[in-house]
This record gives sequence, structure tokens and C-alpha cells, in this order.
Amino acid sequence: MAVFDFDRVSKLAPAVARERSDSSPCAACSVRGMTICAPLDAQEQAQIAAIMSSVELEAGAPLFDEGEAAGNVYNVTSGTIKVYKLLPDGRRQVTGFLFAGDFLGLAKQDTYAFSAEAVTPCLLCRFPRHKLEDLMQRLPKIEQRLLGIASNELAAAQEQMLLLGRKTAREKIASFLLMLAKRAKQRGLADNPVSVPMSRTDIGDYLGLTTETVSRTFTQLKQEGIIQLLPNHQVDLADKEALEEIAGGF
Amino acid sequence: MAVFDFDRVSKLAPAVARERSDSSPCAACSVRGMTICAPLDAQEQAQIAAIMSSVELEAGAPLFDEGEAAGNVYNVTSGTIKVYKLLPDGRRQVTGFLFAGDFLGLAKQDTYAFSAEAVTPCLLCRFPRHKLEDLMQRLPKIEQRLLGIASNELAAAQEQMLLLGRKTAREKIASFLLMLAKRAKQRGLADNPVSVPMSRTDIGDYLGLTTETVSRTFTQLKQEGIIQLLPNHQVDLADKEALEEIAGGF
DNA sequence: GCGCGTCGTTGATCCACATCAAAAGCAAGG
DNA sequence: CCTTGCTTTTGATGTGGATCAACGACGCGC
Repeated sequence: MAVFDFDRVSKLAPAVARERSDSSPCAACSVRGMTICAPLDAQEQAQIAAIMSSVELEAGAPLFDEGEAAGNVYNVTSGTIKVYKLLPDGRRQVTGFLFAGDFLGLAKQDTYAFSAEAVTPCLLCRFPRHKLEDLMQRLPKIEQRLLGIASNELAAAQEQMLLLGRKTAREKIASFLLMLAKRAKQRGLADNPVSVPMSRTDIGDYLGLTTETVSRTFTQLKQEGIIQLLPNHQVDLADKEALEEIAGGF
Repeated sequence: MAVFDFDRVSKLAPAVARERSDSSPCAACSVRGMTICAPLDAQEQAQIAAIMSSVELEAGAPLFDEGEAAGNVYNVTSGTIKVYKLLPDGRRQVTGFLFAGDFLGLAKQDTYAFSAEAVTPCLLCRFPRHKLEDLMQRLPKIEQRLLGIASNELAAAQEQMLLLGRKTAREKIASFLLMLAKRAKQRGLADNPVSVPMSRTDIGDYLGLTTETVSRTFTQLKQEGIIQLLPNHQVDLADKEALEEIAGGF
């Protein structure tokens, strides 16, 4: 859901970031330009690093559950996280996918409004909420940054409401693929072919569709030559213009 | 969309507030406890009042359009506003209804991400964006308040995504009526019968349904004795428990 | 009080997507 | 290499809500 408009970052953190994280984590951080740390100078970064710890999740591991006490906020440094809400009978709405650089954990009150779970193996920076609040008193830049992030997320949420309420399955899938491409590009990755790490079920739960409809729609776009399904969860956006047109609802 | 958790306000501003607004507007403001002004003392309120002007809209009047330069932010002091996004072919998604006390105008960049229009006659406080930003530098409490508002809106947006993506027409209507009741109560109004000032078309565009389905679902709930349709856009929530159960998705 | 335009309701039919069912990849481990 | 279990795809059928159409009700201006 986070939509950032910052300078691109050249590369994702290499796997070795994991070991570095205890000594001088932020200096090596490849997504700093997109996070809450972006506006801070070296001395200020040291302050935020002092309250930070790192978390590693394997694919499928939960980070927290809806309704749980919201003790921490997070920044994703690598991997993909999904956030979702459930109805009592098990119906699920994925409200967002988060990638490297995305922020996670703004809570209405003291409890999380959604659950979060790793889609792929993930690394995150964890900040205890109360310590970050203390730090915000001294560094209002952080609060400004958070407000900017929240505003972006709000705009993205409204776009998603338009998608869920008024777009067809075909338009939803086209919009989804373009969103992935746009966000990959923002992270400095190739935007074509695009990586689609999440399952058909997750995509369906994000778009308000069933896995079958997601699969059929992919097949249909493939047969029209608009996309190509590649191995390793990659999708080639062969005719991006056609996708734009479909996604826009023309 | 805004979901506040503040003390109730005793009453809506009476119609005379309109005349008062030029002399000492904020002193008479009946929704101050819910707005961005809430955390400010008298001296600080004077500062924010100095950059504020008031706006009056008649029913149906536009406030601003999606894509327009986002020069101002607003607080609703009376009436109902709807905010919405359009697809090129005219399909519409209402992303929120705003009532007295609600804040409006956070923008991702420098343009509004949605259009806003009065549903009923409205009064609003208008703040030029850049002046408010200046003031925020000196009064960080305002920025904190905005972040709190944005967090609440984000949680509400996610709840709405769950509704749009995964709830049935019946569950959507039940959720909608309960949301109106809850927000009326927050404003210190009776929560039953609840006032439903917007048209069936607006409700449909908010819930991802057609007017016909909205109408049929109201009729169905009425025939089951769960609600009663009263004159003057009022709905009596006769069996609130049943509504809660339906809305929750059990 | 009457005509008129808008909004809401109701009915008949249709269709996009869901549901139910099963086959076809595909990755991991023995 | 084959088994095991999951994910994805494909097929057949069902259905909730959309669409198309008409009528009724309400508010407003004259």
C-alpha cells in the first residue's frame, strides 16, 4: 500500500546484511532513502539505530495478528509481507503487500488493525513504539516523515477501494500487475519482467476475487499476448500499453 | 472515513454559527474537541484561527476535484460531504462520507487524490495548506494530531476494503447503517433512529453496489423487522443486535 | 393544488464471477 | 526416480447482484 516518491535505491540489501545488522546496520542499509530514516543525518541515524533491532522471518511466518497489542512498528528491508483482515467465517481481505523500504505498523489505538505475515523470507527493522514516540519528540522530522507515509498510504487505499468496488476482474488483474511493476521500479529493480512472489490465493484475497478467477484471467491475458507467464514467479508485461488501458477502465 | 475516539461533543453547531464565524469563530465551535484544534490552548487556537476562513456550500456543490492543486485543507463543522473517485467511463467509488468534526484534504503530493462534494448544505473551516504547514513547525501538536487522524483513517480504509472485497450486499448495508449510528453517537447525536442524508446512488457507490440492490436490501431488512424506513431520511435500527450479527459476517 | 422532475421501489432477465470438481504442474524429500 | 502434497489450471454448473424497464412517491415551484 505504501506509495513512495523518493529517489530510487540501486539494489536490494544482499544476504550478508543479516550478519552486519548487529554492528552498523543502518550504514549498510540499501533502502534507507525510502524509509522513516531518510530525512535524518548521520548523528540522528545513530539515535534511531539505538532503539532498533532486526527481525528475520521465514516464508509464511506471522509477524503479528489483528487485535494484538501494537508494541512495535517495522520497516521491511527485504522480502515481501502481506497484511490482511479476516471475517469470523474465514473470508480474508489482503489489504496490502509490503516490500523493501515499506513501513508497517501505524495503529489506530494500541492494537493492530490487521494481521501481518511473511510471503517470502523477510528482514525487517523493528522499533518499539514508545521509544520511537519519545524520539519523535526530539526529532520532529520523523513525525513529518510518518505523516507523509500515512498520506501516501491513504491515497493508495482510496485507489484500492475504487478497484475493489468498481473494477472488473480483468481490470483488477491489470492494475495489480502495473502496481507491482511501478513499485519494483521505485525500489530500483527491473519493472519488466515483474516478480510476483505471492500465491494466486493471496492475489485473489487482495483483489476481491477467487483463485480460479485470478488464474483464468492470467490465462486470458496470456492468450491475448498481453502478458507471458515465466518460471520463478515472474510475469513478462509484453504489452504494457494494453495493460494500462485495461487497468484505467477505458 | 475518519474514525475518532474523542470525547463526545454535546451538540452540533446551531445555524447561527454561520454569523458568528467572522468574529470569534473557534470559541463557539461545537466540534472543536474532534478536530485538529482539539489539543491546542486558547492562545494557540488564536494562531490557527488567524489562518482559517470559513466556507459555506449548498447541497450538491463541489468543494474540489481530483487532480486539482491541493491548496487547502478543511474541517467540516456542519453538514455531510462525500469524497469520491471516478473511472473514465463514469463508474464512481465514494471513498468516504464526512460529518461535523471530520478532517479533509491530506494529499499525497500537491494534488487531491479524490473529489469532494456537499451532500447536504455544509459549513467548513478552510486552512491554506502552506500556512498550516508553517504553523505546524511551531505547534508540533497539530502535526501529532494529524498523524493520529491519518492513522484512524487508514484503519477505517482497511475496514472498508474488507467490506468491498469480501462482504455480501446484506452485510454491506448492515455495516453501513451501524457505521452511521456509531459516528452519529461520536458526534453526540442520537444513534437511533439514524440520519441517512445521502441518496441510494451515493450509498451504492460507497458500498460497491447499484441503487437497485441498495433499495432491495433495505426493503428486505425492513420486511424482516430489523430496520424501519422513516420519513426525512431517517432509519430506525429496530434490531441492532441482528444488524451487528449480519455486519460481522457470522 | 397541480404539474414536473428527481429519487426510490419493484419486477424480469442476464451475466460475471463464484462454486464445485478434477486434472495437471512442480518442488521437496526419501 | 518416484512419491507426496501443494499450487495452479481447466472444466461444468450455479447464483448474487447487475442490468433493463417501468411504475410510484416525494418535494418544489408556480
